[in-house]
Amino acid sequence: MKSNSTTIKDIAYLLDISASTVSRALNNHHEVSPKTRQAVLKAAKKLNYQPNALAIGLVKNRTNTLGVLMPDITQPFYSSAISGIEYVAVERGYYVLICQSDESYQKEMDLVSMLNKYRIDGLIICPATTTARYQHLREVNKTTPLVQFDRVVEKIESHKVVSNDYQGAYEVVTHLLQCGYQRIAHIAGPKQLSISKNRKRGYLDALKNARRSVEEQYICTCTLAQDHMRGCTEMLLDLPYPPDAIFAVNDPTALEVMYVAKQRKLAIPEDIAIVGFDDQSLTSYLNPSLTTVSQPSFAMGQTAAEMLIAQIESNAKVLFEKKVFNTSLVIRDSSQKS
Amino acid sequence: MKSNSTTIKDIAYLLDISASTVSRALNNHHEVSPKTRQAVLKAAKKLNYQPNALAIGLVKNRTNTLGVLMPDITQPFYSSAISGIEYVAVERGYYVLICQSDESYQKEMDLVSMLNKYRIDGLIICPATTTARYQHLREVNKTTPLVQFDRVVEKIESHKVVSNDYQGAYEVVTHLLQCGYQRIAHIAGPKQLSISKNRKRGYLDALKNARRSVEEQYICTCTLAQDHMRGCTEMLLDLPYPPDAIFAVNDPTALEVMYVAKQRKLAIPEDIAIVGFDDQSLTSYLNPSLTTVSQPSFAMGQTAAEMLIAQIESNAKVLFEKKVFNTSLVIRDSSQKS
DNA sequence: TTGTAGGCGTTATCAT
DNA sequence: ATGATAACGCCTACAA
Repeated sequence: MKSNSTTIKDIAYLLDISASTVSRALNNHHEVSPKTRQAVLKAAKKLNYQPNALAIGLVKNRTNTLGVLMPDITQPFYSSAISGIEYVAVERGYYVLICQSDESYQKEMDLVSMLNKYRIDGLIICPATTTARYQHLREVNKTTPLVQFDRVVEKIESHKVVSNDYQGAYEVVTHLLQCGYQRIAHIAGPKQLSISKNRKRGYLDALKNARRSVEEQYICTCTLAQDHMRGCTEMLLDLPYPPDAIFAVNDPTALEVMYVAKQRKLAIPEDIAIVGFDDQSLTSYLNPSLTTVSQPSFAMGQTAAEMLIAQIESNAKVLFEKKVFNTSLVIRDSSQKS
Repeated sequence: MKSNSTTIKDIAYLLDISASTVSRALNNHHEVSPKTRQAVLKAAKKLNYQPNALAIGLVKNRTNTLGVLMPDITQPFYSSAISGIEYVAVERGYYVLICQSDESYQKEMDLVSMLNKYRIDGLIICPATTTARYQHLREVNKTTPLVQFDRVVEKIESHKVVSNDYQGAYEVVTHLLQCGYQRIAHIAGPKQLSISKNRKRGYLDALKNARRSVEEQYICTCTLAQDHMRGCTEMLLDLPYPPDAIFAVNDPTALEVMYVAKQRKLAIPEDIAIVGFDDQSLTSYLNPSLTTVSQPSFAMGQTAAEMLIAQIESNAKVLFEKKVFNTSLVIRDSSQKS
């Protein structure tokens, strides 16, 4: 079935020259006569020659391939980041293998292992929510250039690309306070995620700096499973003094908050303000449109790919960098008391 | 950097046996003593041995890898299909390489070529909107099992997985007629796409069978570029007798229709009904929520993967099948005159 | 049961 | 400028 692919040997045989010459001609080695080069290229086209990437990877110990492992490629933040990665990769002559962990620790480990078997030249990874142990990352990091993306493990030394979650959250809360909201709740993400920690810290500091008290009952930690998003929302709304604003750790959660609030016939933003984080594409179409925090996901992906390729192609010891991208608050109808 | 990976030779050396024995032990060949097998497995674990997929692929001429090429992985229909593909692939011991063409013909060809270089065992592809020539598919189809997904080229002989676009569209129009809409417009997709043709055919037949006249002015063909979606909508709404219902070829287009309609302060569904196709996840959150046609994308992905793997693993000549999945109309607020 | 040898397709190092 | 040879890591007849 797959046997009819032509190799450099076929070309060599056809032209009655050696395989090495064919190889050189194909790779633009300077030490080959223009005449034979022409002949080789012509024959290659005629025989529809396709180089075997496996063989090349084997001998060169380089595959020109980047692995990308994201929790969920359907989320616009990640898919947009992937586009950014691809953009740079293609430009620089690299292939991209995309995988998704579905937020599963086990799947994440399996995929890291499979990418490793394929001898990718580098890996960009955003760990799953359920990932709390990082041995697999440490292991990969020993042998393969690694860029941690969005959700990062500080202790693991590698390039890191994140957005300024702290600042973004801080601005959200400040905005809500300015709008006159009094009881601002926060649905936080899983504790082990860096983004959860930083967004929560921004929330707390904004309250403190405004000399507001922080009430534990208004903070709930969500697994980010859809059921639990709703559960958290209901818990908050069932409090004796329910919050009049909810800042959700991300847009999918904010959508669930909105869903529950609508079911309860709460007016948004009059009875309750809702704010998300990510700026997913459809959030502006919602009714009311969702206030959220926009992250430069495409640029973040580009930067991750650039850092990774730079590390791959560098012979010197690299100094690991952490690039922090600024976010911007997008104020829409879900948080504007009129 | 990547040189410290252990090979079967290292294991062989450590145990003072031959590499072939190590290979056999690792691959559960029956002709190897339990004792050596144990020793090999133990050494492999100790040395953190990872088989080199490139080398295996080279010698076996099989990579256990499926290529998946979709126009846009951010669209829920495709990402959900990909999940279905992955589900089956993992179960059957295959890897999945995901690529997106960004609806670009050139990128599609480049990616097909790169997947080919990697000697994937099979390919599931949904061509880009801009793809009007299919030589690259024919070429791949000669040497690699191929499944055409969603958008298919009938003339190319291979397995095909599609949904019943005709029926879906037919039901949409029938529903709109029952609701009393009189001037039902259709924003169709690019002419070369099978889904465009079939949905348009469903639209036309539903009108004809209801003895309604078909007016060309109510049909416009869209490139599916965002600008053009809006342009088409505006053209329709600017007609002397504008439509009172618009059936868009897919959900992203329906969203743009909704956007323009809202800008013009049209009441939905009173002034105008809007219906999409795909059932993207957020469409139920919109206001008004969007009537659309749901497709079993996950199951379609599963089926595509199953057909592909069956073909890969079959020695006999395969009889190509076309699996058509039924759709279901999801009636929401954007089409319900009260 | 185990070892030897050859080969998968390509590149790199020597010669020539 | 070109050719022969070895090597990349692994598998698989064949031989022992």
